Amino acid sequence: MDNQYQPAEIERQVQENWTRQKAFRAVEADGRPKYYCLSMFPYPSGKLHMGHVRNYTIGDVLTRYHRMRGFNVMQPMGWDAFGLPAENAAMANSVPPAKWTRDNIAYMKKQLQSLGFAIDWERELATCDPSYYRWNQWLFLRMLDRGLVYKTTGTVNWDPVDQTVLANEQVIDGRGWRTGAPVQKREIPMYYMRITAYAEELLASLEELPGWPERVKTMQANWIGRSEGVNIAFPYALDGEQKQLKVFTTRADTVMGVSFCAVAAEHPLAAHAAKNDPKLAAFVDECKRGSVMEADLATMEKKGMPTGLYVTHPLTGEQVEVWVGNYVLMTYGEGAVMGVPAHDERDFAFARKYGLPIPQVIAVEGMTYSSDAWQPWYADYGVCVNSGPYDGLDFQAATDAIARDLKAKKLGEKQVQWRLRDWGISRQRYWGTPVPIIHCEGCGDVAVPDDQLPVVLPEDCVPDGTGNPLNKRADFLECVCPECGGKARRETDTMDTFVDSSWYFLRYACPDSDKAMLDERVKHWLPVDQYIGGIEHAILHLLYSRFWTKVMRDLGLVRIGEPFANLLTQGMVLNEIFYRKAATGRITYYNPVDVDIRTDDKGTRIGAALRSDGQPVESDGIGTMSKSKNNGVDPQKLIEEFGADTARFFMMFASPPEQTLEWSDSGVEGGYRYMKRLWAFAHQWQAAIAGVSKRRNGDYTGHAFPDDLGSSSPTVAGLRREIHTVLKQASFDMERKQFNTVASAAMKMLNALQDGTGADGAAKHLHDALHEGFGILLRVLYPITPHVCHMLWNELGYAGDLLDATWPEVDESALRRDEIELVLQVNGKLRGNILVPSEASRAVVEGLALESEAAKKYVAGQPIKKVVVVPGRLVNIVV
RNA sequence: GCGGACGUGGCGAAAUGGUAUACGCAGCAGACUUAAAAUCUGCUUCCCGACAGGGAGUGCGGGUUCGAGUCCCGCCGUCCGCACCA
Repeated sequence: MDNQYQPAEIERQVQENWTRQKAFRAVEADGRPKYYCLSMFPYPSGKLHMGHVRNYTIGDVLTRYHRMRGFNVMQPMGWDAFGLPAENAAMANSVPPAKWTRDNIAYMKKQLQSLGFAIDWERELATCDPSYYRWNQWLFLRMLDRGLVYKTTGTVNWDPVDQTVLANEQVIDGRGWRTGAPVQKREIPMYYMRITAYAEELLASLEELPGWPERVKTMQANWIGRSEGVNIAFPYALDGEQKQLKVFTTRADTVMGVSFCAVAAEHPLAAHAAKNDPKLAAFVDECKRGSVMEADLATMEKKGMPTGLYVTHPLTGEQVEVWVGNYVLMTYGEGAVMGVPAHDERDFAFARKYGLPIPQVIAVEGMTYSSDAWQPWYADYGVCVNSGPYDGLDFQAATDAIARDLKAKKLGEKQVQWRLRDWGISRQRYWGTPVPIIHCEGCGDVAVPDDQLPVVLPEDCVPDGTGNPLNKRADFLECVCPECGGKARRETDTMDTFVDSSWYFLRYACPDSDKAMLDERVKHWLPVDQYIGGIEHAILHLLYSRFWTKVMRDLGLVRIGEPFANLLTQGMVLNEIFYRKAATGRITYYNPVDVDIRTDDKGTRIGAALRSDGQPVESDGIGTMSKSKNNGVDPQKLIEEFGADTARFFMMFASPPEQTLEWSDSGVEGGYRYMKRLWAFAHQWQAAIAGVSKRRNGDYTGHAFPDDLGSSSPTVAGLRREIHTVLKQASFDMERKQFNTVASAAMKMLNALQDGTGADGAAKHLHDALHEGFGILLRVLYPITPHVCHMLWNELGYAGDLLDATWPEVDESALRRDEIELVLQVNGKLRGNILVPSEASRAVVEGLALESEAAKKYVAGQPIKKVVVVPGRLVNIVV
């Protein structure tokens, strides 16, 4: 091999070797424990971005490391291939989404392969293949049978010019992204999955996931949003009929302080009252039209109007006026609230504004109430006052008593309320899984029989932005009703792409199963032992996947209730943002590769300028790589210039996996320098290192260094001590997935080996120590930069294939030394070092410490209160 | 507003309650070179000091401990998530 480091050539050869021997094929029948390592599959957008490189490198390091630890590892890969961008690309280039998607898959697969990931490509799947999505349809129908799928109306964004439904991201400032027309809301029939039926379990079983980050679990728990309270009915008569206004409250103890009720603009009562009141109708209309951005809602002024309707307080019998409030959400609870102004900040503001009474019903000891201004304690738990029979009761006792009394009157009871809503899966789009339903005039909505699955999506459509092209396809639309045999029309809605990604990790176990959704092999591989992906999927994707797994368990398809045992959420890849603001106010962003940084002679930054014209540019700080900020770096260029190993090394070295990673060109070059240094060292000492294994007919990889060589010279002993000390740290860091310090460890090892040869190149047994140390280095580095390690392992004559090597063992005897240096502290302050025999007892160490010069100087005759000895570390003299 | 994470050199970062700043980047000096690049060697937290040496130091204030970047309490700041949830 060349003495020059040639990554392109090395990586090509090594990858060919792996492909030839099918090195990463995962087979079930195997005595080893299994390890299923999964990275979130990519959307085939065209080419890989840095986030992918980081994600898949983390997965690959874990994959290769666990193989070294004796696991039977499966690392699959596939494509989240349905979705809107393909339709947009189709419109722009007049190419069918299917072709665009498959071309992208082919290109991105090549990119992934060039990075040398240990993927079992035989398990590859794409969600746009009928062999995959037929099982979306099949499970949809099973859920329909069990009432877990149902049909009802839902609200969508409607573009009146293009006559099409828009996804949320296609609505910009309330207007259609293509037409600029104000978006309308439309109620259309949609299919929903009853995820709320699993709310309780989805929340409770979060506790079975110790391998998940706390914050992801918190986000999921907040999203599910369980609250305990009481449902209260306020009776009223309308058009001679007895009715009830139902509200939900978590503060039933304040019910005696109700001075009004408020309903959402969409509430039936509001609509009814508005019929005879044009001003109210206008207000209701205004509320409905108002911004749908929830962040805006929170800061919006609280407004309301009375409906003129009154309801009866369920306990006092008093008449309570009903208002329409712009802050009441139709989508939570019953769309109505009771107003207790004295003990709810929002209700307080509302009551003050409209002159409603604000009676105190909760007292907190030592606090004085006044209805003039809100005080935070008003919302605290306390003791009931002015509450008739409930006076003196605390929160729990009052809630219990009130719930009991309401229940006796059949006007309320305790209830658990969820924030989670059912999952609407219908999309009025072309490029997705067809919903397997047939509409028949006589029989209504009819399920497609199993033997007619899959309902195949025609792949030659080119959307033009004006509605779903399936509506123009007679060959798709026209069909026969499975029940009556008459003419019928096929459903053209497709499924949310989150459906596709809710079970792909199960299908990897048996991607070729054509008789059933899953087969026996699922039992072997699942659950996923390690899942890796972006934090942006912390809620929806992970929640839907957990939901589907539980549904499939209840259908007898899998045994597990939770799909992902351990979750690693990788940090984002950031880069600096540079821009110029023109006099017109227009901002232009410049890619960091085109910008030069100017520094003073201490290296402190003083400015930045565009290379092409030398004029200054402003920095907008560090942000996620994005097209809009023009701060992305193309991984392809990185691989071509430095090779996959350097790309992988930098990604692992620059920061720990869960933290953000800042791009740095010079950091990449540092990684490349290390690769070159490694290569050069191996070739400089090749004869020595390889010679050892020839001479001794074996090597020391996986074995302790021969006893007679251990302490042959200070150089050798020192080198071995350093290698094994660093190895110990690297093993610890690998287990806790802190890969940046594993990369550091590899660098330290090379530094130690170089120092060893420099200090005493002729030391006895130095070659043995180099052979051992370099073998350890190659195995520590192998999960991160497998190509160069594989090549050097073979060239230097180490035994076997590095693919089958085990993680190196620490030789504790190499760490041993006769004398150790302890830190000497006086009153916790560092005052020097002392040398003590490594086997010295506590008393001996104490004695040596007290006799030392430093101790005498700083103790200076003061009485000694205590001496703390931490074996192997320090002595602290307290005076 | 609620919840979470974080705050360490010029920069990315390390430190399993025990020598803070490992490893790398940038910078400075030197070697090699006609020269540059590449490569190699050394230095590089701050302050005082010519040196020897001394002092300060992990956002700020307090606490626990023989000992705190690390644990606890209170502030300040940054980032992220959720957000009129009754």
